[in-house]
Amino acid sequence: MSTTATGWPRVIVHADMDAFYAAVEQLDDPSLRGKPLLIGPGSGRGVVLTASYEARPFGVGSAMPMQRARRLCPQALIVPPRFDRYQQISRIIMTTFGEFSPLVEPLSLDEAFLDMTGSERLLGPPETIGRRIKAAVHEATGGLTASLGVSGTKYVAKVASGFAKPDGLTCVPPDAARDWLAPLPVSSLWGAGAKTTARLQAAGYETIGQVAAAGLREIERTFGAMGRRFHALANARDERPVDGSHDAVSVGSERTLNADIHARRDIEEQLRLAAETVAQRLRRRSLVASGVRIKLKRSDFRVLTRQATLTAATDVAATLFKRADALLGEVGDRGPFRLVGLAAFGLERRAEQSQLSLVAEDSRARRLETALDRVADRFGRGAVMRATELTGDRGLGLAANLDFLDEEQGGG
DNA sequence: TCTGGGGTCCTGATGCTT
DNA sequence: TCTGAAGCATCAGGACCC
Repeated sequence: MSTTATGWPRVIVHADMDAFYAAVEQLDDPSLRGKPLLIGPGSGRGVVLTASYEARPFGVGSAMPMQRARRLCPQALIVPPRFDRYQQISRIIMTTFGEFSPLVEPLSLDEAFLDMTGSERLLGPPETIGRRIKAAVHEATGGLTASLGVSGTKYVAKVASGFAKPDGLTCVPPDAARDWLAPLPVSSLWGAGAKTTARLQAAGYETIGQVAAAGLREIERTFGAMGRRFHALANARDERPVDGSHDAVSVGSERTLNADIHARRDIEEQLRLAAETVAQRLRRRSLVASGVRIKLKRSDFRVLTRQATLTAATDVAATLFKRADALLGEVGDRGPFRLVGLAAFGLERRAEQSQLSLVAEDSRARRLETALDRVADRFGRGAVMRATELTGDRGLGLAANLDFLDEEQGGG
């Protein structure tokens, strides 16, 4: 599709890396190149995170249960994910995007929006800008490819980036966007997943063009605020700016267990592990949380959540766990559960002043967690549970845990 | 067939305050 | 003092995205 440099109110780029995790593995290990690859857990209950393009003709795709994927493509090599490495490459990619625009909004490790409005004079027409970004990413990463969509709104740019994968570039001039969207299925609407797509189809909408042509009142009556949004998107109206300053709303950690659990002690242990992970992530990002939410998924896949606010914002695992454990006590359901998770919400930056005053407290908290880790390494998680039961308060917890450690070492 | 983990956003219910 | 409405905050659950 041809484009012109003039007449675009905004130039929005959506960049999406192709089969990102699989591509990184193939980049790092040349023996994997050209082979069907599944990124995901090699054992246990899990799904495919990414399938390489060589595996996709076998009908394998993201989010498919690994067991099924292995049946469909038995020759595929299964590689466990290395998130640290993906994050490393992601930083290189985002830095490369940042060289093109100060307005970069990452959506995940492997995709982002760029607002390129006003850069045509320097970089050329939108299509040329797209080609330049693709080439820069390819060079910076040592060979990874990205697919790009370029248009006047986030939504159309996003749909366009998925239009010619892999290694694609699709430019949709804003004045052609409505017609370009029209033949696409309603499942391409942002926010329409399986359930909503089925509802839209049941209401007689098969294509985006049909949604665009529908009366706003009519679609709003059936689908509420969501209908209003669909109507705007279908008509290529999307005023959302590229927001490079977006802060996280919550930080969580959850784990699907290899076998279901129902003993309170086992659930507590999972909550404690999750609390430690979440607290670490909060501290790394200089955040504190004023609320805790627990999530339990029953073996029948019913999800239970409970949340509570904290008396003071924190980044300390023991405090998160304590509140989470109280919430667990409020859940009448005893499982069995296949997943246990914990999330912290109500996030805010740790203020500079309180950061200073928290140094001592933080160091104590870290020593407590180090002590807990030492106890766990030496005596197992059961000992950690017992050690914590000895204490209710974090300060006491440190002393009690260290005493406990000394006592055990002295006695054993 | 057998369903992840990280998130965000929306909706309806409920409870509190004015 | 009681009651109902309105506004708001919080909570639980659901749907969605990558």
